[in-house]
Amino acid sequence: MNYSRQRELILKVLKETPIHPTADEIYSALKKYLPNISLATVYRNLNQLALNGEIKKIENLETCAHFDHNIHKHHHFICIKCNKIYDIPQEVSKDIEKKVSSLTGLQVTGHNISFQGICNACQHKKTTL
Amino acid sequence: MNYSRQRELILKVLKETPIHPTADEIYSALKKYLPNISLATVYRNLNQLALNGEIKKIENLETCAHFDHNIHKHHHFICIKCNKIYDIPQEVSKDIEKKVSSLTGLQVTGHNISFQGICNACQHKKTTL
DNA sequence: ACAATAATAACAATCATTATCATTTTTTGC
DNA sequence: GCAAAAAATGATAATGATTGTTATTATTGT
Repeated sequence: MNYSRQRELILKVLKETPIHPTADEIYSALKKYLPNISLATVYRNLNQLALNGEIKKIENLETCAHFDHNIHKHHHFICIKCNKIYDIPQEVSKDIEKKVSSLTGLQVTGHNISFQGICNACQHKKTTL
Repeated sequence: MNYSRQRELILKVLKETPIHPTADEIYSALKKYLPNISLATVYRNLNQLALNGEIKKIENLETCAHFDHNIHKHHHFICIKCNKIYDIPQEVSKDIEKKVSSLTGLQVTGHNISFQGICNACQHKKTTL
């Protein structure tokens, strides 16, 4: 990665804000200093910085919503090989909301966990297709 | 909610599949029975059914990616009032991956938790604006 | 059977994000 | 310091998931 003024400023803006801005928020903040910057440049650099491990991209693996006939609370596991979603009983995280509350003072009304990994089917698949 | 053939079939398809399909996957499956069904109808019904509590919509509260200069592992808390994102130390969920592994046999390589609730600032705000 | 109401299909519109590509900036070897 | 090579940029088109619009069709209570 070579130097670029826009990348330097993107990093600066991100490091100076306590919130976790979206690409668009960074873009807006940058316009003061670089009125001609393109939103695509912001996206490009954020993705590159994240790939490089210099920043972290917070997103969910699921690119679109999924629907579930199981309406009792539970968590999900997404297989990184086949992308299938499996149910995880929510008992694995009981008490976690209380833990967060007492640690932070935040009023926690819910949580959900997505686990990633390799499902049983994919574990047993031959690696060579 | 009145009866409709398409809604009935949407529910049927959803109840019969063990995976957690996307709207588009349900749409494709339905085309066999209702060749003229519209994708918008599938979306509309899934959302209504989810509002009614008959099914569950799995999605994340964050509609778009956020970027974080804090690259050590941690979880996030999103305030349902102001939408701000706060960091939660990941120690609150240590051992949870092992728990899931031994319970299910899945090979868990990671997890992330998003907590929802009301942040300290919003807790102290007057409810009447 | 019929008017009132709700749901539909088709398609335009939106939002976040990525791809394309000609132009500009940065690096590098001399 | 300077020209060629490599990388990054800005403008904009394209994409994918989802929602809005509207004229048409189905459902319901009477």
